[in-house]
Parts: sequence; C-alpha cells; structure tokens
Amino acid sequence: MNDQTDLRLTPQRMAVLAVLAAARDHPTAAEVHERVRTVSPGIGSATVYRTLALLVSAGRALELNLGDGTAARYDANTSRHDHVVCDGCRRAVDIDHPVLDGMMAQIACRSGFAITGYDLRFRGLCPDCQANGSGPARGAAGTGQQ
Amino acid sequence: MNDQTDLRLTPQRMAVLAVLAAARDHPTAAEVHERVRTVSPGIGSATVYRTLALLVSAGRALELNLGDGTAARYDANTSRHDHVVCDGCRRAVDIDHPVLDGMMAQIACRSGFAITGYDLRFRGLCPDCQANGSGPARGAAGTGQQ
DNA sequence: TTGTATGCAAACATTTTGCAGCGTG
DNA sequence: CACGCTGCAAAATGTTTGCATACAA
Repeated sequence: MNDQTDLRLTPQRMAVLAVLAAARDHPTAAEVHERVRTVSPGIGSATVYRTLALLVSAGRALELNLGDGTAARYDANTSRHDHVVCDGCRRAVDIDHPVLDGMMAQIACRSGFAITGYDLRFRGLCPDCQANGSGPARGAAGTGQQ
Repeated sequence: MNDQTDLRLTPQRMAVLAVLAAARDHPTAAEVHERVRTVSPGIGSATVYRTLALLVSAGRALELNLGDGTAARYDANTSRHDHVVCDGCRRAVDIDHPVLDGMMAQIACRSGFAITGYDLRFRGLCPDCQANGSGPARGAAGTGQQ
C-alpha cells in the first residue's frame, strides 16, 4: 500500500524487476517466474507473486487482465497507456493514450462517482493473424468484455 | 460459437436467464448459482457455469471482469455499454456508451490491428462510498488496470 | 538479535472436465 | 433408442498463506 516508497531490493526483487523491464510483451506471473529462474534458479513462485504485488503497489509495475479470464499480466510501463489485444494470438500491444479525460468528467457528472481513472482495451486481430486468416483462437468469441 | 441461435430452454437454463435478467447488479457465477438455487434447488454449479458460457456465446449475456483478479461477472444487458466500478464496494454501474468509434479507426490505423471492439471501464468511488469516506477496500490500490 | 525475505508445500478459489444417469423427442 | 442435459466429484488453474529457515542491519 505504500506508494513510490523505496523498497528493499533483494537479488530476487531486482531479478523480477529486470525481467519485467526487459520484457516487451506482457508476461504472466508464471512467465516472469520462468524467466527469472534463468538468472535466479532457486526462486519460488510465491516470491514472484509477492514481488509482483509489491512492485504493483509501489507503482513500479502495472497489473493487467487481458479480458479472457486467465492469468494476470504485468507491465513495467507504468505511464498511462492502453492496449490492443489480438483475438487470435492473445498478444497485447501498448498504445499511447487517447484523450478520455474530458469523458471522465462527463461520466463523473452523470454517474455521481468520483472518477479516478479508466482502463481501456481494444480488441481485434493483429497484422500477423489477419494474414494467417486465423480466426479467434480458443473460446474467445463473445467472451472478454472488460 | 453460435450466435443468436435458439438454444434449448430447459428449466435450469430458464432459471439462470431469469436470474440474470432480474439482477440489476453484476453477479458472479457463484452468486447466480446461489440465486438460481432458490428456484431450482438441485442445480449444480457445473450446470450454472455451462449455462452462463452458453448464454454468453449465444449473445444473450455478457461476461465481465471487473479488474480485480476475482471471479467473472455476468450482465444480461447485451447492448454495447461500459461500466464504472467502485473502488470501495466493488459495485459496478452500467453507463450508456460514449462514442469511441472514431477512436477505433484511429487506433486501427496506427496499430495495424483490425479493431473489432473495445472494453472501457472507469474506476472511482460511488456516492455511498464517498459519503462513508471508506477508502478503497481490499488490495484495490494499484491493481485493476484492465 | 530482531525483523524481514525466501522457499516449499499446502490451502484456496474459480472454473473445467469425466462420467453415469435421466428425460425427451 | 439416441442424444443432449444434468449433477456429482475430481481435475486443472492461478494465486495466496503458513511456516521454518536464511539473511541482513
């Protein structure tokens, strides 16, 4: 719950942070674990989960759900941005943000909520999957609203 | 995978659909099960899950993830709309949609994706939680991006 | 030494699957 | 009779927790 607080950087935590910073995809906790293991072979999954939660609450990482009900993913890009998720290969690409701030005020006014932020995710087919003509993989149809 | 197809309406399925239609909140599968049980006492959770998946793929319900990594929620309002989620009580309120369609074209152009849709979720505090001064409950801080 | 971090394994929660039985066309 | 739907229980996932040990200040 501390924010931007300095946290103790143990070897394991540094390794997790490094993996996250080096990743240009959006790895799940299990993938982070797998990658960290190559550097810090003995690390346990609980440590990875604990560390990821720590990084998230320290504002050093973002946790994302890609819409399918599967594992949470992590993103070292902590600046405000949104994602496009491919229905074919489940790949997520960062997009630099469109301006919804005016809309936030509008929604706040109409709903009575004090709006603090929003999460926006686009769905579609990436260029590769368009080329391969691969339809949505797995039970992706109809699923995935928010 | 069938869309808008007529599906066989067994008593259990009707019960699930009725519960969903009557709910003005966004119940989890477990909550749906609980409510359906009052009408159809012997129903098993597997049937509820199977039925919900069926309704979703038939376009008669929407599956939503509220951003916390917890259970999926279901919404009988199948028209395009978005949500505001309260960081305090986790309640989700429907909002009739803002127009992002122009933005979809823009994103499609810049990303190369064939955009088919988007999910938008606002975060904030509902009027009740603002009044109660209740801060975000549970580990909601920092979590919840998409 | 005192507190925190780690690793392991077990616990948990949610969802899916296997399978036998039932009901209906 | 054939087939799909149901209920139960077990499996599969993804994540968290308890606890003893290992570190570090």
